[in-house]
Amino acid sequence: MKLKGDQTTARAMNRRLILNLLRREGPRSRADIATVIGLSPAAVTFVVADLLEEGIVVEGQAVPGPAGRRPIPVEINYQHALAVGFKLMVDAVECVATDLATNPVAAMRVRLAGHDPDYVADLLADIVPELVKLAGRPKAKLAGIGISMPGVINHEQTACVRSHRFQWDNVPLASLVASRVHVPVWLEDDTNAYAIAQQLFGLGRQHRNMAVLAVGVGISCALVIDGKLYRGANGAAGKFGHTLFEEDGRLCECGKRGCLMAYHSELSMLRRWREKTGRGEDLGLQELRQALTSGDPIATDLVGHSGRSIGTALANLVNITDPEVIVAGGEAVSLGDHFLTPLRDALSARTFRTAPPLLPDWEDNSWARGAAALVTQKIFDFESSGGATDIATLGVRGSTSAA
Amino acid sequence: MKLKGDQTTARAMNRRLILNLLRREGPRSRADIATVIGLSPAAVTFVVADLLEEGIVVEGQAVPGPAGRRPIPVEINYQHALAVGFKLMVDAVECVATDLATNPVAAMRVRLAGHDPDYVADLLADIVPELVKLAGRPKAKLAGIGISMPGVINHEQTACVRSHRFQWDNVPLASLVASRVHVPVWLEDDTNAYAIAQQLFGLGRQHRNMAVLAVGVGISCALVIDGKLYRGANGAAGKFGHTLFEEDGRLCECGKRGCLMAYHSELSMLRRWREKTGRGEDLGLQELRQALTSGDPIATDLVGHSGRSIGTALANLVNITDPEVIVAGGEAVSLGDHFLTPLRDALSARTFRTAPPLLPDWEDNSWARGAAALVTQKIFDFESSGGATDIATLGVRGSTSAA
DNA sequence: CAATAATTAATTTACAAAATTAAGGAATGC
DNA sequence: GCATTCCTTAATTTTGTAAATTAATTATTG
Repeated sequence: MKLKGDQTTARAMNRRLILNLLRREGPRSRADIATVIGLSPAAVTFVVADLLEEGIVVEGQAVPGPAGRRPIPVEINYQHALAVGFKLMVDAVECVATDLATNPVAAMRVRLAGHDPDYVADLLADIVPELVKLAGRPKAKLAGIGISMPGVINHEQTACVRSHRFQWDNVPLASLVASRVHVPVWLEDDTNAYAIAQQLFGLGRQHRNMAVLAVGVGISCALVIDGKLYRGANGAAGKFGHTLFEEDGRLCECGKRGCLMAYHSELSMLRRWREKTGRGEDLGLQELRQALTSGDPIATDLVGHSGRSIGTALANLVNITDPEVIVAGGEAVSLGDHFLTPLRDALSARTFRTAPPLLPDWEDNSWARGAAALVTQKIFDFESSGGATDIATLGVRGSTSAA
Repeated sequence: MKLKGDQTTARAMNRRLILNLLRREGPRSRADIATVIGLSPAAVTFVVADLLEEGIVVEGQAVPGPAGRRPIPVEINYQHALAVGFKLMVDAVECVATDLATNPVAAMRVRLAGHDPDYVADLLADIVPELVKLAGRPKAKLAGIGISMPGVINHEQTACVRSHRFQWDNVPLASLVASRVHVPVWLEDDTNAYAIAQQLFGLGRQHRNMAVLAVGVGISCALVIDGKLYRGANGAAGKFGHTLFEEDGRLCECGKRGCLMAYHSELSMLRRWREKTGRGEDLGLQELRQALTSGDPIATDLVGHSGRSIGTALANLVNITDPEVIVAGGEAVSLGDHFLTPLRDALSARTFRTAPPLLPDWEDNSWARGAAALVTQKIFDFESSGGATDIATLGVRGSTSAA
């Protein structure tokens, strides 16, 4: 929806500008903020006073300068509230409680015994108080819950329109959970959520245009354009893994044939490795990594081939979308240069102009943080309309209507 | 740049909302405008009063209703000013003067004898008064000049960063022309300009997310996201024609090998047709169309193959960007269903979800209109910062700084 | 068929929100 | 003390909203 312009919107815009400046660049004095944003000092004082009262920012210690009154650094109080994030996988759920900078303060992993929506909602709702207790921050309130899963999510970020891996059609999971735990709940595709986290507090922190490549169970991408996640007209953007790799090839989970992810996802690499070596279930990612470090030619060749194939397909994406940087995540990144070097080579050989830098994300809790980022994101982007209740707790004021 | 929020911005936002409503939906009464946008009637009165005074909108004839005071329709006065558009091709320039709805009121075509920047700038500058005279609207002022060309254009829309077809590197063509004719001048990639025109007054008028496919001398695409042209981090988005089609294949104008456009652009189709038939220069687009209508199997097969190939590549684009609609333009569209049906078939066979509708644009002056749309666009999008002088003539007020 | 009521459109007026400008208080080094 | 820089306060301006008012037109009625 297009925003109309009134005083409230103006205030919300400035509020967002200030919060994002502090997020990107760390503590800043009011005077600094005023000059960087181009706002009058008085206006900054007013907005900062609001933020201070709400507890979203705090004043730091004034540091000595050359002369004159010392500037008081203002910084975001990331401890002000907690966010809960759930990353749904086919047979397990990664659960975290984080501060507002998506730093985990509590984590657990539970088995997912089935995919019945009500069962899942019950399970998640039960975990929330446990996580909050585990976090041990009795003063911090719960800002909301973010859930990430593989699939197409509706524009309101409340329901899963379609997920092949969960066999879901139009499951309003966020609403189901929100009716059990009475805080805002948002749902998002896992790669999208990951991209949001990377843009807010990860490798894309300084960039307003970025692409995210995720190679794990599947292959997927996400686009951040002008600092905002691009979801496509139907929330179905980023289905990069379903790029055609081989005409009439192997059957993919999506029902089509020859998709890239049917050949070169981490899962597919392992499958092909097992086929080639003739060995069975005992070969996992761990073993593949070992084989690579010990110079096993079959493994090296196979992983290199996948890197090149993904890099080639990625070049097309780069030619079309021209991102500033590419952040790479997912299990396959742990295969290191055996995977990334062929990927980068294929990429730069095929891009129309110089290929953007590809930044691998080595952290292994990034994905759960992504789910929590769905909550913290709402603080920094006033345009996102609420999928759930009680937006005021997030410090988002006016100009949007909560459902 | 990110906009700060003050009263001026608020007014500019509402102004844009009203103008875009009138553009999309035609004449509307003030009362209608207020309810649709959610603004108070008073606010609408104020903004409309401004617009009336500037001459950008005019009041129409009140039409009888069921009861009560008759609403006065307010509509955009597209005759208020003229826009000049130049479409630069390798050996010719398509020139138009249009009203503010990009409807041509004068047109000509001149030969381009060379690619020296100053020669081109002189040539264009000389044509401007001729076109304006030819338009025969002594009262309408010249709002600006738009120039479209194949290549990568800088963010300010003033200079060509790189064009293979023109052999240009960092040529500030817009500035060169602006220093000769003292009106605002904007430069843009030809497919991007075409996309802007289609979104404002063409087939994409009702859509905020669309993709444009252009198949002519080259193959290219453009993306409109949230009502705004997406240019990429370096203005190099949309290089769809340089998607890999055949590993180590035919040399492309970009210096790489095997690009899609080296095989399936209109130009390449003609080349392949000549090769297959063994006939020479006398075979043009006209002849190919005739061969198709007369059922020539070689031509049908060749064009169908190109359609399928482009459709397959386009499916990847759709899977990644999920547009609402696809508008297809360029010379190849004139090949009709022989080209479009295989394209659509390949597209829907390979898209992850249902393929978006593909709307062919049959008009042959759309491209020149695209250049002129670079000017009219500034009226409807206040965020675009000016590349040149005298933005006030366009009715764009405040909140942006003209260079 | 004129007079009046009802209805809808547009404008005016009073008020509120928020940014700016300008002036002044606060803190600090010299 | 004094210059300097940071922050705040007060007055002013812009602009939107709400509510009352004026305007224009149709419907109703004696």
